[in-house]
Amino acid sequence: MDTPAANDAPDGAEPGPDERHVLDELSARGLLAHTTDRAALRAELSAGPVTFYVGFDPTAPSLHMGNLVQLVTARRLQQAGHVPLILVGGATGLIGDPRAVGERQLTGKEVVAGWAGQIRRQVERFVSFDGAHAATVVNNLDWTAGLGVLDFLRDVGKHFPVNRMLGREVVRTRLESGISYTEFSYVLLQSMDYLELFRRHGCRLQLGGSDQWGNITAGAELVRRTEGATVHALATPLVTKADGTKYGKTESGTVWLDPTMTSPYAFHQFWLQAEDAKVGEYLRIFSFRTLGEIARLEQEQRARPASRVAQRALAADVTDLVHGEDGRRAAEAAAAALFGAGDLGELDAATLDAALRAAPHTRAAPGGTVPTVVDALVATGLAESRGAARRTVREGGAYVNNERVTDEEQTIPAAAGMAGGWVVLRRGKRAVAGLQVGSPS
RNA sequence: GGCAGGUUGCCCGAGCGGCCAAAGGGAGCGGUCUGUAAAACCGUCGGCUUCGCCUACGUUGGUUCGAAUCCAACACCUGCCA
Repeated sequence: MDTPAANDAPDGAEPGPDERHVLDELSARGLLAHTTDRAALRAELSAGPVTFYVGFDPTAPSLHMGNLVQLVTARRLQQAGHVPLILVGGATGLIGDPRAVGERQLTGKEVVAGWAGQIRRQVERFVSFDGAHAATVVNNLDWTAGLGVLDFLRDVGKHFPVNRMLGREVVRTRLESGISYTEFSYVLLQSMDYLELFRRHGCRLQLGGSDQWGNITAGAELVRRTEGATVHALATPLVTKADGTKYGKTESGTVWLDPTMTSPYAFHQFWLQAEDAKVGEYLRIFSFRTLGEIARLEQEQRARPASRVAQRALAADVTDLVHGEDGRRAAEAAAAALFGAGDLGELDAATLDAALRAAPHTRAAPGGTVPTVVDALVATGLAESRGAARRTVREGGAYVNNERVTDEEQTIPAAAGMAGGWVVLRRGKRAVAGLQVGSPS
């Protein structure tokens, strides 16, 4: 499997990333939703290393798939010779970026600080901290915690005309439902970050999701007003499914980058299930394969759709990136074991054990009563309630060791256990879980 | 400030004293087809110890044998007038 670092030989006529301008590369990959003055930005990026920043607010203990677009874009820019500043929003996370859906609940300060620490560790794997273009992680709490309200209002607030702020899309939609002064002020804090990073690190480019465009350009504007300098902005697009809705949710919710919140197996499955119509687009955005290689994958996918080569490549690449090679291999092996063409009963104990440990799994009460299929579906999380589990059986969607079960009361005796005492439970076509019956030894 | 209307399940939306766990649509889930894809069609879609019970129709209290449906207060939203 190619790794992003290994830019092996120039095969064919495609220009390597080094020969092509990074903006063209990003554009060809569909990563540019908007930029400020494109020609000026291009010239700066050509002139030498540009220090750029991208920020993440700790609104949860982990980043999610949506943030990955920014992380890979930062990585691409670094690989093109630019210098990343990764900002963790220890301060902005305390305030909350206004959303159309309504006012956020404030999160406790200690909680935000804890999340900020976790996110800091998480972002570290996406950029390099060595060499001439070494990345730096910064926290905006460092320059806001000690800031007095009078200085803030005089030095920052004075540059923000309220009439202009009221014209922003999010604010307009929120004027109906209500918006607190706290959230209304968010843009000032983020703008101040850009100014601060310009002063401290010479940062001249901010990157973010297209929903951040207003905040990003407000920061560029603040730098222009206070420092008289022109700095840039770049927004990545919202990644969508074929029906236009946001990509990044599964049946069980958000796809997180933290392996304890979304297991590497579930993460891999998510990408593997990408739609044919979109898989090429996703590869261009998330994979570090060359565009030529991606084009060939798409072609092969079209020629032999059942092979799912494009989905397999996508899942492998992204899982590799986020969970490392070991996580990727385990996820692939589990997928192969559980969805392979072979007979489950022929799998050896080690393979089956590893596969089911990667998937959701649980153990039947030791020495207790023999569980029914309904019990097992609920215990493994394949069904949300006993009612839902019964319905699944009634609908013909419940399988034990790949055999459809039609009786809600059917029990799963220890004898059903295959190697290692494992029973493979499945709901529908894709949801698989392990149940260990009897003693595992 | 005055007048009128609204607040229903994940979302939209009907219901206007018992036949209401609540029409219809969307999302989700399952089946068929297939490729762990899409579309299409069919089914399903509060919980439970499931021929029954429990919890639910903004909140609280009331009328009634019986309320999502009537009354009162409160909260929030929407029009029209000022």
